[in-house]
Amino acid sequence: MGSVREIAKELGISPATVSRAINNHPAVAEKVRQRVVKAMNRSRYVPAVGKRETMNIAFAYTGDSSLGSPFDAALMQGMSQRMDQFGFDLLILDVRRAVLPHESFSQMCIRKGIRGAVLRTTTETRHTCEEIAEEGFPAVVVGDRFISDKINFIASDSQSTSREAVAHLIQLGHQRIGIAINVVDDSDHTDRLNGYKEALTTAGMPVDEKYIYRVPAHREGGVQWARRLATMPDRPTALYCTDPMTAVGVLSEVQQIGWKIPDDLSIIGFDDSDIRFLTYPTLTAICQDAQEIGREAFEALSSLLSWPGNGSAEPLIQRVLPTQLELHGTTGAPNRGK
Amino acid sequence: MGSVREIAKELGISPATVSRAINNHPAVAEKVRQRVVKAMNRSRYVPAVGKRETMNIAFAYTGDSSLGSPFDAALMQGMSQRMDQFGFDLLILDVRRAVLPHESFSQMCIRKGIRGAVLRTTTETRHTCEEIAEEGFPAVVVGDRFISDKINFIASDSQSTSREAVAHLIQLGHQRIGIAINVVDDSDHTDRLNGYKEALTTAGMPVDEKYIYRVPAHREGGVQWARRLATMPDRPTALYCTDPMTAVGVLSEVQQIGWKIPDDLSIIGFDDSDIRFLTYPTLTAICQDAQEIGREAFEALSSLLSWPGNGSAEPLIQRVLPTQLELHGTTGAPNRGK
DNA sequence: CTGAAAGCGCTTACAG
DNA sequence: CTGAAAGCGCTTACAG
Repeated sequence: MGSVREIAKELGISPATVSRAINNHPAVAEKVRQRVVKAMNRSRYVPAVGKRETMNIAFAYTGDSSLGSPFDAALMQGMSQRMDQFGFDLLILDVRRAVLPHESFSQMCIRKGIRGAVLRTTTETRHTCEEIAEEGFPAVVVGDRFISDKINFIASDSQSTSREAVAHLIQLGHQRIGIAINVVDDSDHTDRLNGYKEALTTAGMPVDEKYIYRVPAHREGGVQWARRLATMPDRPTALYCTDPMTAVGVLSEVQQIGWKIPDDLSIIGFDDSDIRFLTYPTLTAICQDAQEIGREAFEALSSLLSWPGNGSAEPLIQRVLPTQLELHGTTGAPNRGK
Repeated sequence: MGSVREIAKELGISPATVSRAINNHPAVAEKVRQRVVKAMNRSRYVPAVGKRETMNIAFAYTGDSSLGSPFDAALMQGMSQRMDQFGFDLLILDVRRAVLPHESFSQMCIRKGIRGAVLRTTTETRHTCEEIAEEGFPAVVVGDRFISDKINFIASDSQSTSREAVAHLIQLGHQRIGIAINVVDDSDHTDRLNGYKEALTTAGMPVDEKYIYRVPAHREGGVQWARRLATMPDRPTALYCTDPMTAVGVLSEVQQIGWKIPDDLSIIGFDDSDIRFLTYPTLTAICQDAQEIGREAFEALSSLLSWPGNGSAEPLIQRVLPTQLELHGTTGAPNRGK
């Protein structure tokens, strides 16, 4: 990797001129500037010191990455809309890989020129967020909630809407209502299960464990589960799938078997993006605005970063956004003829 | 923004100790290290000089960002798999916003600590890639092709598979086969149209402009177009939609109208990810492995970066990956009764 | 428009 | 484990 001195020697000019050319100082001959830039790229120049300008916000996975999921894609889209506005860049980071042995999260961020972080959690790595908050690095968790007066987060409330959704199924006349929740617990899935239970209890209906299904949160999980559903005695006439991919997997597979939707099974899904419109019938779903979470997270971070660093207490930002129940084509009255 | 000197004065210790604490030098008392890290975060410390370690690869949009699209999400997922392996981080970048007035692409990258770039193009910004290649900054274009001996790219060949797909429709007995291509031309969509024309010509069938439809490449575009389709005289019995979202929009909307698929219309779509499995019937589609493009792009970049910077000619990396026709439920023989 | 020299902020042997 | 001082690579008035 070349240095300013080496490039200068190679081109027979002074280090000062090389520096000026790289930094686009106006007082450099255009021809010289071009020669320097080419030499710089040829030698894979990386400035070893000097005021490098980094305005990076990390989008950091504290645990396993879910990059590429509809939720994460929408989050990033939302964030990038606001970043463009404020002049930050977005750096995708795997925290466990990025942090050196014995290094703390803040030290890693400073080393990489990161000014603030949007954190993604898993059940196993929630404690990482507490450590980061303890160190005082500007950070906002998205899609998870904490009982803490130090951790900033933007999440959405799916409990009340889950209750509303299941109440809607009850109102349609369903007596046997199932719920498919992820095999891994997190605060969101717990909320959704609680909403389901509340709706049943409010309606004076029993909460039967045999209608609570643990299904892996991906399409194939829904497909596999749908095959089992067909053989179940007293099978539910309506199902609340708390994950978008599970919902779509179930929907396509039961249609494959030959069931009419919603006559043979009502399905309420969950949607982070526009997946509910891709199916036929379009999917009745609880909708979470992941782009908005991303935008809010960035605005929270932005206000943290502009906070005067004079020791005055920082604001605590904890927002819980509403979700919406959207009625589409996969819900209806139960098929009495069955 | 604090400096090492300021933090030192605040804590009543020497700048040397502050520096050592921030850089995690072993010979610092744990208690001192913690106090320094907290003070560093409180004052929003950003090192103004010093060997900051950046190993950033930019995922750079030369034109309008399509971040969040299935193709881009899959690309990023593919890249991130390889990056983890090599220890790079991924920086999302909007080139037009990031480059300062009079600054070149390489200068911007050096300023931001970027070591290499994966470039996304639009029809209007193909020339940007030529300028970047001219400057010699390590870069690989994804999802677009160039006739050039300087530009590295990883793309996929959709022409021969498009021909195969349309030939399949002909073999099923379709006489009136339409194609929906994006309203904006790019090398991919041109390839797909050419494949369509080749298949017709090979079969001795005329290429009729009235069956070539310009449809915006999003779901709503497909929906709108499907509504018009219903009123067309001599409407096609089969349709090749060259964009995933268009295909899904058409499919769900014609089902809404009450058509049976594939009896009333055969549809071949295009897929970058797993969208073909989300519909019912599952979508017959030409499949492009966007994750693989991402992985290949990163490996190309990695080999460019490890090239000895001694002036020996760099390798030119131009890979065209194959696409596959996957037969699913949306294609069949035309409905003779119609 | 360019170079020689002073300066910048951080890092690092050296001494304790 | 810490500090005073020399050193690093880059940048920048200053002089031409």
